[in-house]
Amino acid sequence: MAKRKETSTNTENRNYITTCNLTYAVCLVGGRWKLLILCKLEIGKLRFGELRNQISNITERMLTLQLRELERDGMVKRTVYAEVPPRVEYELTDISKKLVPIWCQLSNWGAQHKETMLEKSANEIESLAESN
Amino acid sequence: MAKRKETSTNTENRNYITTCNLTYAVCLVGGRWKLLILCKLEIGKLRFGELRNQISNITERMLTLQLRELERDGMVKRTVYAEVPPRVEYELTDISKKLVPIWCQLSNWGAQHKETMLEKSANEIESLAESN
DNA sequence: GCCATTACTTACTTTTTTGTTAGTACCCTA
DNA sequence: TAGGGTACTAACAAAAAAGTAAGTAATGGC
Repeated sequence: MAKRKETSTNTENRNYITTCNLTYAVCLVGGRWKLLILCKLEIGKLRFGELRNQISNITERMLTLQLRELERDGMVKRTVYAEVPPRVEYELTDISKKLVPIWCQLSNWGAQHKETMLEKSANEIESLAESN
Repeated sequence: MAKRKETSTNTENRNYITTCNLTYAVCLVGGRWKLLILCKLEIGKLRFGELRNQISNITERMLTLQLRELERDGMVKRTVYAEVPPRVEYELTDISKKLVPIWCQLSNWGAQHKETMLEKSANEIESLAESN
């Protein structure tokens, strides 16, 4: 998020893993708040303050950081209006819009996974009860 | 990766963001090496040592940690054979197999994104040259 | 008895990410 | 001239993730 040591094994490994396009794709949205931000923008343009209000737990600092990275990576477009008080709008780019249908599928899968895990833990509790 | 403070804002926020099914889904595969591991297992069962050899930069510690988390989250199945030297096999579960088609799409998107970024930086260099 | 093999642990350090707090610039309005 | 609104930034602290190095257990073969 901040600057990185360019020589660490950590950085080397980051480069290594992103040669895989799938890992690369997931890394782009891997920051804690990024997908939440992108989901909000899916509906339309939003101002900085609107995003902040819609994602209740995020701090201004984190919102800024994540937006900056998303902008750098071509995932959002930032438009500054020369007004006072300032107005800045964020929106999805063409490339990030292409992800929308994939997000839907992933989201469905996530819901499925949650159910699976609930069943799993229910089973475990049951078999624990039986063994007593 | 290791234990977490259960009361930190960090942990609270993690809980908050994973109420979004999409974020939840991505978090499940968010560990640095997880997608690489899952991709290898897509083809079939693999032993611990085979995984290690196929992912050249990973350490045994990281492989173990990532596999443990994947197992905990129902993403891989671990089978231990009571032999000496030990033999342990890993494979995808039903729920993680359902992700395979989504991975393909994401991977294609990742490749597209890489191209887009290459063009983008080429343009920037060009306009930089022009302005001189 | 000693070594090799396999799949890990353990203790520790480094790096990265996330969160806290307190600012800033700008102009408009009261 | 004081205060308000907006979109940030800076300096710092805490937490989490990733990496390093050196073990361990079990047993079959020499």
